[in-house]
Formats: sequence, C-alpha cells, structure tokens
Amino acid sequence: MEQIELDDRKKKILIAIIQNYQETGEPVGSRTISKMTELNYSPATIRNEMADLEELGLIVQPHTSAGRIPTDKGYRYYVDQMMEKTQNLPAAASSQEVLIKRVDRVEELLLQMAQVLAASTNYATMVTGPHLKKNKLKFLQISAMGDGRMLAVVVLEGNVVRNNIIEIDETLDQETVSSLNMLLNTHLSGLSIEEINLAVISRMKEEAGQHAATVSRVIDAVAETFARENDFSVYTSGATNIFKYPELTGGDRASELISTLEEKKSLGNALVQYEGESRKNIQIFIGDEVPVDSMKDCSVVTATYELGDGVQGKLGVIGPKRMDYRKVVETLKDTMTQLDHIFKKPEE
Amino acid sequence: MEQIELDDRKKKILIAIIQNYQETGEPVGSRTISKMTELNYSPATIRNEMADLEELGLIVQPHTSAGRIPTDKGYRYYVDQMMEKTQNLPAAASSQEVLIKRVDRVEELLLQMAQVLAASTNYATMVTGPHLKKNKLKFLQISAMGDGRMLAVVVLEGNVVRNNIIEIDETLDQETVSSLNMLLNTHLSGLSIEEINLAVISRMKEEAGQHAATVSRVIDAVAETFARENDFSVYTSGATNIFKYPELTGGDRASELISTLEEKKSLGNALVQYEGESRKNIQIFIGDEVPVDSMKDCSVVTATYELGDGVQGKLGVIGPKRMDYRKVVETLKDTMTQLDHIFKKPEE
DNA sequence: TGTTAGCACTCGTTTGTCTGGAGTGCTAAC
DNA sequence: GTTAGCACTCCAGACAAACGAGTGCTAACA
Repeated sequence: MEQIELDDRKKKILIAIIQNYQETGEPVGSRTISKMTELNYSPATIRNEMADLEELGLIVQPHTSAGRIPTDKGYRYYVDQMMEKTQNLPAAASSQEVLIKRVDRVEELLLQMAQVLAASTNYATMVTGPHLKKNKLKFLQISAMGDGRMLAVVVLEGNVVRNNIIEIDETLDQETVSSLNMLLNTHLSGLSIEEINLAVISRMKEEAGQHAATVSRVIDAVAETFARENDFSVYTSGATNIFKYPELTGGDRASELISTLEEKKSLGNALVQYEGESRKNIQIFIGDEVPVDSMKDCSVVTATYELGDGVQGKLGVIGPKRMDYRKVVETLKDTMTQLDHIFKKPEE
Repeated sequence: MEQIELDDRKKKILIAIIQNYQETGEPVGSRTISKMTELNYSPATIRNEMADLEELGLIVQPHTSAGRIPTDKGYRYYVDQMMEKTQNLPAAASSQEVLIKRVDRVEELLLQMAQVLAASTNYATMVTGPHLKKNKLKFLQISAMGDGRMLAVVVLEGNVVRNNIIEIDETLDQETVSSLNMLLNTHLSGLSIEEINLAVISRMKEEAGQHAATVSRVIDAVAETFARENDFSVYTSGATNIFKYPELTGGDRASELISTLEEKKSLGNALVQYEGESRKNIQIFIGDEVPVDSMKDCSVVTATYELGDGVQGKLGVIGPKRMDYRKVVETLKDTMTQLDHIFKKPEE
C-alpha cells in the first residue's frame, strides 16, 4: 500500500470526522467540524480540505449534498498512523470497568470474560476456548463405573478438566485400575496432546500386557475428546448490542449476524486461522478484511489471551466499522492485564 | 372461564381464520374464507358469523375494514377444544425429521436437541439441563492433583458428570485418598443430592477421623457445583428464526427477545417454576400466559423430557402466537419418543 | 497565497394530499 | 337462513411540495 502523508490540519479534520461519525452515526458536514474547538476555520476551508481527503479515498459522501463518512481505508489510516499518538483519553476513564473474578472452571471464566467485555465495550464479543493441543497433560485418571463403562478424567495445565465415558469389554478389579492409572500417568503426564504419538502408545500397550485393548480405548477417547473440543468452545456475549447500530441491522443483516454469533463454530475457525500473524498481540480487521462473510460490514478487534502455563486462545470484539477502536484496544489490553494479575501472581 | 360452545360452522370458520393467519400473517377477510373449499358460503354469511365470533372475543379486527385475526382467547379455545379433533396432518409429514443421535455427554445431547427442534419447527428453542437435585449419585472420586489441590469428580445416574477443583490444607498420600474414596462412595452412592443431609455428613466425618475437614470440603464443593449448575445449563437454538415473523421483530422487540434467549438464566427459572403443573407433559402458554415478560407477544410450548433413570428437564419452543401449535406438539411428542428409544431400549 | 463569505444547486427527508383497494356492517330481497 | 348490493371506513402507496443540510464554485479579502 502506498504511504499517505497528511499535513497536520488534514489529520485533525480526519480525526474529527471519524470521532463525530462514531458518536452520531450520521455523515458529518463542514459546519459541524468548523464549530469544533481546536479547528477555527470556516466551513469553506474545511470543505476544501475534505475534498482533498475524498480524493485520497479516506472519506466519501454517501450521496451528493451529504456530509462525509470515513471509508475502510480512512479507518485503516486512522488505526495505523494516528490512533496511538492522540492520547486524549484520561487513564481514569477505565476505572469504571467491571472486573473479572477468579473462578476455577475455565469454561466459566471464558464466558465471564465475554460478558465483561461486552458490558464494558457495548459491542458483541466472542472468546475461543484455549488450544488444548499445545497444552500439557497434568494428570489422568480412569475409574470403573460399574456397568461395563469407565470414566476417564483428564486434567491439563491451567486446570482444564475434561471427562469422557468409555465402554470397555473386560471387567477390571480395583487393583488393576490402580495399576493402569499408574501406568498411564507415568507415561503421559507432562506431555502435550500432540506429543502422544505412536511410539509412546505402543510402549504403553506393551507394558499393559493383557489390558492393552483397554489402554488403547482410553487413549482414543482422550484424543476424541480434544478433537471434538474445538467445535464447542466458543463463547459469545452481547450479541444484541448490534441493534444499537442501525447500519448493521438494516435488511436481513441483523439476522445473519446473530446467527453467525449463535453458531459459534465458523467464528472460531476464522479467528484461529489468523493465529500465526499475532505477533503484535492485538489485531484489527476493518470491513472487508474480516475473514467472516456475514461480518463484512463490521470491524473485529482480536487479542490473544493467556491463562498462565501457556494456555492461550483468542478473544474478539465485533462492532460497527465506526467502533471506538481506541477504547476497544484499551479495554482489551486492560483485560489482558487483569488476566495476568489473576493467573500469574498467585502461582509465581 | 366460562365454557364456550360453538356450532359446527363457527368452528370451521375459526379454524380457517387461524390456519390462514398462521400462514400469511395477514388479517383474513370474509372473501378469503368464502373461497376456501369445504365452506361454500358467500362472504356475507361468513361476515355474520365472524361478527358473532368477535362478540365472543375469539377474534378481532386490528382496525375497521381490516380482516380478522385470532385473539389469545381464540387460540386458547383452538388449542383446548379443537386441535386434537382435526387430524388432517398425515403421519408421513413427520418423516422428514432430523433425528437425534445418541451421544454420551449430556450437555452435547441437550444442545443437539435444541438444534434439532429449531431446525424442524422453524421457531426458537430452549432446553434446560436436568434437575440434578432429584437425581441419584452413582459414583464419586477424589484424586490429588499435586499442588495442594484435589479434583473431585461426581457421576450421577444418566451419566451426568461434573468436576470440581478443591483446595485443601493437608497433603494426602495415595493410600489415604483411596480410603477416603471408599468412605465417600460407601456413604453417598445411591443418594440424591437432596438426601445428603447433616446426619449422613456427620457420620462420615466421624469415620474420617483426622480427615474430617477434607471430607467436609469435598461435600461443600459438590453441593456448590450443583447449586451453581442451575444457572448455567440452559441451551438455546434457532434464535434467529424469530426474524421470520414480523410481528415479533417490530421496534426493539427483536433485541429484547434475543437478549432474553442469550441470557438463558431467566428463561430457565421461569420454566422450572411451572414444574408442578406438568401432569399433562405438554404445556402451552399463549401470549400473556407466558411467564417471561419479554415474551408476552409469543407463545411457548414446553414439554418435560426424561433421559432414563428419572433424569428430567424442560424443553421449550418459542414462536409467534400464530405458531403452528399442532405441528409443534407433534414434533415435541416425536422428540420424546426418540429420546425414549435412545435411552430406554439399550438399557432395559 | 491562504482564507472566507456568498450563492446557486443537489438531493434526501419529511409532510400533506389523494386515490385505490380491501374489507366491513347493514338493509333488503330471495 | 342466505345472499346481493351499497355506503362507509381505513390503510397503503403514490405523488408533489416544502424544507434543510450540505456541497462546489467564485469572488473578495488579509
């Protein structure tokens, strides 16, 4: 993309347009800007500048004789070049935020994160569950349930607990169950799901002797649980916030958006795909850049969270293109800090 | 409520109005009804009858010179008096239904039920998790996680599995954990959550001796898990189906409805409240009868499901007042039958 | 040279008026 | 008891006029 350089006044005008449009949702005209403090120019002057900005593709008129609204490119420019420099948000503004409470169940925590974010941003939010495959196995326990079934409980680092019911052919006495538990834990704990390969498995089967089949079942069940996991673990909140932004609810758009949020799966997939590029941690998708079709009229801001121990996942805020990017980014950063406090401090 | 008796022709007209309005969503006039087969009367005759039906409060005109639409009372009459008798739905109509697959995780099954119901009815659906309190404990297992914490896993009849992480003060060796497990299972298995009373607890504490505190922690944790449970376990699907019915989406109604569905809690509470009256199994709430404020413009049909072993919960379909009550009731019954097949057959 | 006032022009939004159609209730005839 | 006819009501859509917000351009000004 070619580098655009704007003089100071143009920058101020662009910012003014973006901020004003963000608040009102209406195209903003030269008069409005002229009346703002800081910019003591007549409407005519502003108009000349706006014509230039329009030529650069940063703003457009929805129709002749309407005010201007920012284009995707305009927002992109704002986000990339200008957002960080204008620090007019006092730090105190974030003090009214809702705090995340520490809870033991990861699922509950993630849902809570989605809710808190939705409440403090007024946009829709989503949180993907952690990527369990990279996460180490802490502890595994099987126990007989009595009716030809066994219960396998797996605990990963970060206290992610999963259980699975397994049907087995043989009946095991208490003694055997104990020794199988011992065997399983000796070989598996400390490994990530990815690291449980054929070599490990065949070694275990050897040691298990006549119970090799059962061991094999257990491993399969564990693998299946975590494979299935990815489909299920997306949490969303604040879906109805989109009704506050008329540009998102015209026609059938509201319905499509909400059903995308309800289905969750496609969301998670799209987000996870962009994993590799997250070196900057916070990523902003504007309009067409959003990798979900039904959200091409939205902007999405994502961040990667970490619950200690390398358990990480994605967290996203979905709003209109005129969302308050600065506030969203601040809030996300703030949330990360809170998570760090909650998870790092008591454990280190 | 006074008993209303209608002659045959009035009944036919009322049914015609209800069915027509259900399909079109538009007030239906005398001409339309006159043109239907079966009723070979002129519009004028129909008009006279309609005037009578209006006097009885079964139908209304939204405004002068508009057709008639059914009132809540009209629907109620239809549902109570006439629905069962008119069996014009061929049984084959239900053959196209999506089937429920058997899955082990109860949560997954419930979500699936909500989705299947939404897909086959075109309305919004909700499913409350089973009422665990009445459900018997099958199996309980604690195990040391190593860092001063224990993992408690509880299995109820019907294979509902819950886990909870507990912080404890003492460090327990493998031996002790085993004997505590033995103790816990001996005393608790076979009891429902409600039946775990002080007497049982104090007897266990006695036997546990120096580990009484830990036993107490475990019990507390189990109790807390199931208390918290009720808030979380409501599954919904097909929320966006409401956009198909303009009478539900005017103004802010759509937003309110969707957010009620998103919050889930209030839904569950409202439904569970009507527990006691479910002798007939299927219950129909029309308009104002719905115990949720934001759904006063809807109708809700609920049923009580049972997953073998007495594990039961509620299941609801939410749609416009002009919903196809017959089809919804049939679909619900069908779903129940499917559940019975899945859960009764392989176990008995 | 940059800024501003003035002005004609455009176009979307709102308001009011009108008309056609759908539907009704009533009356009188069958 | 049923139906044809008719006057009446009221909504929905079309159309025009008035309005207002905003623009681009030109000319004057510092």
